Amino acid sequence: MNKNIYRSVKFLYSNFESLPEEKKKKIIDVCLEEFAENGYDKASTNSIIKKAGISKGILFHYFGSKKNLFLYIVDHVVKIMVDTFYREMTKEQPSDLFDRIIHHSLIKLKMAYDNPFMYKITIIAFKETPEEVKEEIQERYSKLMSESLPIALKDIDTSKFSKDIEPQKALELLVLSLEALGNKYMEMIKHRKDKGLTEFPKIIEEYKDYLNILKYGMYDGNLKGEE
Amino acid sequence: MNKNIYRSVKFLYSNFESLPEEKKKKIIDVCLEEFAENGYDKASTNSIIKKAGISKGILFHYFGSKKNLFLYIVDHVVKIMVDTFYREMTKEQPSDLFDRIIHHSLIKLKMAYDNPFMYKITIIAFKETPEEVKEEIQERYSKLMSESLPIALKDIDTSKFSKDIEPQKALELLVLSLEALGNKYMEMIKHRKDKGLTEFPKIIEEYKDYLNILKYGMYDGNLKGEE
Amino acid sequence: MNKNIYRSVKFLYSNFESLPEEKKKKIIDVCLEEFAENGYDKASTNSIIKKAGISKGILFHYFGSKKNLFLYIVDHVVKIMVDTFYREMTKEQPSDLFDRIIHHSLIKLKMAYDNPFMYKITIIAFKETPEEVKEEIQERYSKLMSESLPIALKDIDTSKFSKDIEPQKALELLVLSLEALGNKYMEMIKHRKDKGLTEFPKIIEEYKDYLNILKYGMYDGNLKGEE
Amino acid sequence: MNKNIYRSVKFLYSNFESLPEEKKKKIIDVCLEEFAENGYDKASTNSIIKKAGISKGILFHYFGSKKNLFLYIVDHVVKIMVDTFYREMTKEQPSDLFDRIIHHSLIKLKMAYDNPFMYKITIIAFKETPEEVKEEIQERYSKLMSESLPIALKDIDTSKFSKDIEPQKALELLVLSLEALGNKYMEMIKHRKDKGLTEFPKIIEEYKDYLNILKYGMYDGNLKGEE
DNA sequence: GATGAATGAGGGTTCATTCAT
DNA sequence: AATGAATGAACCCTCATTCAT
Repeated sequence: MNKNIYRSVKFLYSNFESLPEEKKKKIIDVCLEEFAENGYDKASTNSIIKKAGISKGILFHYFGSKKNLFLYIVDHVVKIMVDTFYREMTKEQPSDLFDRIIHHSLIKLKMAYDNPFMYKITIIAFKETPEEVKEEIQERYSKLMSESLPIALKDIDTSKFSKDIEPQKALELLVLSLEALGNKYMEMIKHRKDKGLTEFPKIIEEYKDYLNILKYGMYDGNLKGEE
Repeated sequence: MNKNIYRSVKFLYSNFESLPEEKKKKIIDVCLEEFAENGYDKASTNSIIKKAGISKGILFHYFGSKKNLFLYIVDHVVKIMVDTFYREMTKEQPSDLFDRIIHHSLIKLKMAYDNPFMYKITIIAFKETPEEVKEEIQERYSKLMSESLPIALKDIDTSKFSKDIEPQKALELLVLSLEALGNKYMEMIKHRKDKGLTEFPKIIEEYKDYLNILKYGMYDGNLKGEE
Repeated sequence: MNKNIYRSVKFLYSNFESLPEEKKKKIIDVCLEEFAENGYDKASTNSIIKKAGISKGILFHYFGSKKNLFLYIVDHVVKIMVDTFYREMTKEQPSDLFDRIIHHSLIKLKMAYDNPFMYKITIIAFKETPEEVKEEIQERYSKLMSESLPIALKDIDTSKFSKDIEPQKALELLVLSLEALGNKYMEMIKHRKDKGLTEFPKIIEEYKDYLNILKYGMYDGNLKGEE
Repeated sequence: MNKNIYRSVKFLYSNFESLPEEKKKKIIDVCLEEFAENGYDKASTNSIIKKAGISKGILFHYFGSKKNLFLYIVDHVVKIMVDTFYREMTKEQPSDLFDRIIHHSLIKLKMAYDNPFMYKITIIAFKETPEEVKEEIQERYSKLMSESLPIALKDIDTSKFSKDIEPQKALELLVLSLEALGNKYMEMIKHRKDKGLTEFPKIIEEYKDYLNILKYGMYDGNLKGEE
């Protein structure tokens, strides 16, 4: 307790941060796997130290507690994913609403495809938040979470929405559907059920088919029946 | 291990099944609550026996293991929810595709609203499946899960779908979106965030708004702009 | 946490209390020794279960926590010592102040001599109270502790004190000195340094010599120089 | 182990002793506080190095082990307290027995009042001796402890003791009582229970009242009733 | 059938001490 | 001399499961 308070004043995780990159990576990778596959509660620090080839003591020397370890991993994952997302997003920013949203979704899907453990950890941290870390997660990420939608959809031109549709509700529905679609693909990727679809280009292709259905209905970017 | 194999040959759960209805109900209700509120791993058999007022030994005499207890509860929930679903569904079966889907969705939403513990347990069992029971859940329910969509949407008249849309994909997307929408409402109900929406009629009203947006786009049941 | 709260509502320690006397005695004796020799913090539950020949689980099934185990042991010790004290005290209650105090002191000394572990545990619990149990000890025993002196010295005839002496201060000094004297003997008994004095009668004899010195000075029960 | 043996042949603590005075003082002060407030077992080397601003390695380079560190601190405390005691004692050495004893006691009380950490450490080392250092403490200090009484009371004129009293026993009792009284005051100072008594002069005043009661009884320095 | 005492591997965490740098 | 990363045994405690009664 006291130690944790003290550490957080100084610089939490500084012991770990100053490690050689290779060693840090090994430990982080092991933790990613352990938390992603078992969730927070069932993840075992014993399992982590064995897989990482380090001692019990040093793990707690680095992170102080299992909770802090998890929060560090979450921070790490969020940082990478947010960085990647913005880097990819700024490469090309379609002006049309639907194209932009499609672009966002594909970036997210690609990141999840490339880093399934990281993706799973965001799910664990933000959708299935363990009671023990709920408070800290909310403290750190409430801003990020509440901002993510507005940022992505800020300054959107809603004039092209079909008349008779409330743009705000349509957007909500759209985001919700995209998320559900994304989750479906993640499940497929994870379980490799549909062997023919595990190659990313094919996934994207199908994904776009679905997006077009939504686009078609809500949106007058293209007149109905003309596409 | 051996005992479980033996039991499954004989008739698993027969000890429990032959209990007086009232006692069974008490135990099942307690388990519903315990698993729904804590998930599989953190659910405690100790907590269950205390709340149910039974002994440690008898619980394991009835169910053999925590895993079997959970599977029994899942079976129980699925049975009730499927029964209810079909009973409600056959009461009134709109001929129009969208009306029928709306009808289905509302039945599901109503069931979730009326039995939040049961709903949560289906989520735990099928969406957040604990590693320990994954195999058994898949064995039992893969058929049900793969069948549920075709069954519900069997013999659908797809002629009214907008041309240029693959009906199968549109249906999949529709189901996915409805599910996501349903989850959103369940979360709201659970957290009572939006105080004004916890009355079921209001939920339905808003839900229908979203459905209409989807309907509007995909579907020529009503001509665009005419509704 | 929850469990402890629950247990305390039901009947804390009931699991243990209903054990056969012989088994209870074995466990209590082991705990007495462990806590007396190591104090609260360094006492090891591992050591206790090994010496008592029981499992980790059952110890915590009985007592819930190390803290509760310690408090149980303290309660046990206090109960026995208070019972013994009052039983011995009521056998014979000298009317003269000094004789009564001497009588009290000898009873205490005898109890400590007969039950050195119990004596040590009262020291640990009340004089060297470990931080972790301080609150509970004070809750339970503040009444006992604040009453013990007044009870013993209640209704004392202070008329025989030498004039020029404040009776209250003299009594305080007397009690303080007797306690210090008692501690000295306890140390001797514990270390068996003075081999010739470990037999109780000899201890009593010497003890009385000291008491007489105090009596002589403060007290006109016997006129100075007359005894 | 080997290193300790080697070091003790060479000169234990020589690394530390050759440090600049200021640095030594800082470390010693931190240790005094840590051991005084937490006792031997709960004192933390981690806490010490942080408060002293030194590294883990260097602490063990200086002292070899926590045990040796404690023994060094005890040596340091004893040296200072004995020096101070003799310096104060030789300033003024009342010829009358009681006055001399009172003088001694007041010096002790003053030292404890001025250096509460040092006082607490003597208590920890000599009254609550931790098992781990018991042997060493006894080796080093048995001589000091057994000598302290005879030295202090050497060549005392016992002629003034009341007849009928064994002078040696009276002296022992006196010393014991004074110590108990001293402890009582130390507790009061520590807890500031009696707000009005925390100023040293008031403490002394009351302390003398008690001494007079003892003096009155044992001693014919003043005839009974004449004072 | 019914009880609950008993098990023990595993959980997260601490800490004096060592040693490569 | 000086650092602090690293060790690992020991700490208290939990829990699904078993079994004698």
